Amino acid sequence: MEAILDAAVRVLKRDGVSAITTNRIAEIAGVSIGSVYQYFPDKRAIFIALHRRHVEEIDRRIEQTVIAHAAAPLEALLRAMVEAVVEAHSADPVLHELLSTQVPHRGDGTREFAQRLQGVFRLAISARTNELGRRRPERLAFVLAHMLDALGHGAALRRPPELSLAEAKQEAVRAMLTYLKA
Amino acid sequence: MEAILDAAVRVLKRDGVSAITTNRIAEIAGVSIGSVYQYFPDKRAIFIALHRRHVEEIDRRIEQTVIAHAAAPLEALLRAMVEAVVEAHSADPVLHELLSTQVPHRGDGTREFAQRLQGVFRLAISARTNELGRRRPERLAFVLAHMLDALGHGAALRRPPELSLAEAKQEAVRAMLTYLKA
Amino acid sequence: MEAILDAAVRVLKRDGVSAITTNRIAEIAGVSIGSVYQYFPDKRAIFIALHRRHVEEIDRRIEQTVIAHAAAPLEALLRAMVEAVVEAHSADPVLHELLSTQVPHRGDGTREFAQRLQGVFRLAISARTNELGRRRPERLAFVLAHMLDALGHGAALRRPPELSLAEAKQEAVRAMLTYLKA
Amino acid sequence: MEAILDAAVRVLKRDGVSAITTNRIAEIAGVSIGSVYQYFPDKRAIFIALHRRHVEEIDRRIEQTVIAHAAAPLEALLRAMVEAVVEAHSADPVLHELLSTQVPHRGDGTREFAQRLQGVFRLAISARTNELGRRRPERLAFVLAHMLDALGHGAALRRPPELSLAEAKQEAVRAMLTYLKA
DNA sequence: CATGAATGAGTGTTCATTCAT
DNA sequence: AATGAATGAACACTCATTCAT
Repeated sequence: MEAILDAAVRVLKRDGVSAITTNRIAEIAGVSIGSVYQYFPDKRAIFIALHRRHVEEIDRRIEQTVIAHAAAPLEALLRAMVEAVVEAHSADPVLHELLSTQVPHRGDGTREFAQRLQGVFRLAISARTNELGRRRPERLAFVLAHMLDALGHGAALRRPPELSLAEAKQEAVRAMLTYLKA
Repeated sequence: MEAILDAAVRVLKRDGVSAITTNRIAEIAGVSIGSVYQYFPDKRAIFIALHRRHVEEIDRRIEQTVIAHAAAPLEALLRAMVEAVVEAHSADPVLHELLSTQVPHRGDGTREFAQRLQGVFRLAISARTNELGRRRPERLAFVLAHMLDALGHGAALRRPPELSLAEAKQEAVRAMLTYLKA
Repeated sequence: MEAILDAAVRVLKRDGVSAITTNRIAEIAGVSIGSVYQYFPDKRAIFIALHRRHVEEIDRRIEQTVIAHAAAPLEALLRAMVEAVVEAHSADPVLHELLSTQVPHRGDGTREFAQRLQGVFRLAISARTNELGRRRPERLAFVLAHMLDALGHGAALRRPPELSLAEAKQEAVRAMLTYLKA
Repeated sequence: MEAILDAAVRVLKRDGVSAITTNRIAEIAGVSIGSVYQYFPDKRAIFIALHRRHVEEIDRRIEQTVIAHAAAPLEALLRAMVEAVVEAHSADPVLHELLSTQVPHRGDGTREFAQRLQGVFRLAISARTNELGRRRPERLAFVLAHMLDALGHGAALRRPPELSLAEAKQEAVRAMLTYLKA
């Protein structure tokens, strides 16, 4: 099963979306087409599994980061989360791009990253009521989640040439902190 | 040509991506399949044109907003831009979603929205040096562009149930202003 | 594979070249169109295989004739070869005509019949040096191959009404013998 | 009309048979597709005209040769006819090959060259009864026509490397004369 | 006469899926 | 469980032909 998904990724990266045929995936995976259908009911299921695997990998990193910084000051947490998001997008930017722009998704149960991040932030914020006061947490989470998603993604992949990666990350943290402290 | 693109949109919204066949587009557009191929070399070209049209429509709105507020105070400009982005995403959220998640793109010359926004912001910032000081404009533009993209998109489509649209927009403006004034 | 080629021939003879569509071939062959493409990469490949099969069949007859008359006097050999060529053209004149005038070929590795015959004759001549003398064998082969091809083909298909098949064959042999003995 | 046929030839030679579309012919000819249909009822008609033009050109040469040598000795006539056939095949061997192997024909009223040649030879033979005696002219014509066709064509295009063009032509004449004098 | 946009039947080909072995 | 030959619906695309201008 893992081999099949890996094969799908390999085909995707080597030859593009239009080359992903079930037969080709089977061939690259080194199994028969029949075996592919033993594990996946149809082609969509392969795409969904591909997305889910990718999403779970990223979510795991984020959760670990939050847990690791449960007791840390806010700035450290945010810095770590920016780091995590940038890494996630840097790790395999090509795959990430292809997966989100080329491979039909939605319809898998996966909400978008920014949406999932909001939940994470609500928990992190609730745990820091004394530091942040009793402002509406869903509002903070909404803004922070979107800032983190966009700035992390942007720092990794959409920086202007004059901006170094370190500067972009630093600026992302600064912007989020400024917002929180206002 | 416009009729063909409209037909493609109609098919896309009515029956989903997998229903967009060149023959079906022609049928809905009320032209023969031959005529479709007189104007578009192949199916991909239809998708690219669809994207380009959509992107140009959004860019036009943004530009008009910036021009209309060229002399206005920063807060008014930001408020108007948030409004424009939210509207763009609200106008036809289904089409927008489908276009960016279902229809294979890239390979048209279109950079992502956040990237195009950075350019717009650099101009707007350069024109307000006296108000903003001489801080590095590409850095400000980088952050603002990503905030606007993410928060605008989020306000329209990813709000938590406790947050009204007006509140989300207001908060987006506030966050951007806070960042700028820090 | 053989069934597919047979079907192609059947379609060709029944309905003419323009009726040979891959789907029709599959239908007549009693296999699915998918199976046709499992064995032939594209339509041209079917034509090429058709030609090759036809050519090989004829070449086999010629070779057998030569072998069978390896020790026979020249006249007997020539008589047998005329017979073989006439038969080849008479056996299925329609198919032969269609194959060479209607079905695009060349590009398969097949040289023309007259060219292949030259090789055969060179061998047959080399084996009869004592009977024929040491005249340049490639010159004899050149003339004989072309005479055999043309007169055999002509006897089968282009006889004037006053000339019986037997007479035409007899005259062909006579002409070739006369040339050889001059 | 001539321009259209020329364009067809140009397309044929440049891009092969499968590239000959009526629209392309019109484009290369510099006329509109409508005009093509003003002069030719359909595509087949273009092919037929192409063949007819080619055939008439060759037939004209043969006739001129026969007329020019009406009073000449047999050997001179045969030598001149071999020359004419070789020239016809050498002039534009590519076009000739394509026309006879790639472009569907038959169904135009044109009989094959060897068949048309038989008629020519019958006349030439009848005019030389005193030289040739009263042998059955259709039999002589049958053999000579096929020899001329095959050896002329072969001398131009299917010579073995050891045989020069001059030798091949000389041998063709010799073979025909030998046959006639036997 | 000329034009060329429009037509649409028909073609080659693909590829997700099945199922007997 | 694994195989892979076979399937055939469905698709993108072509191109001979028409006809209003």
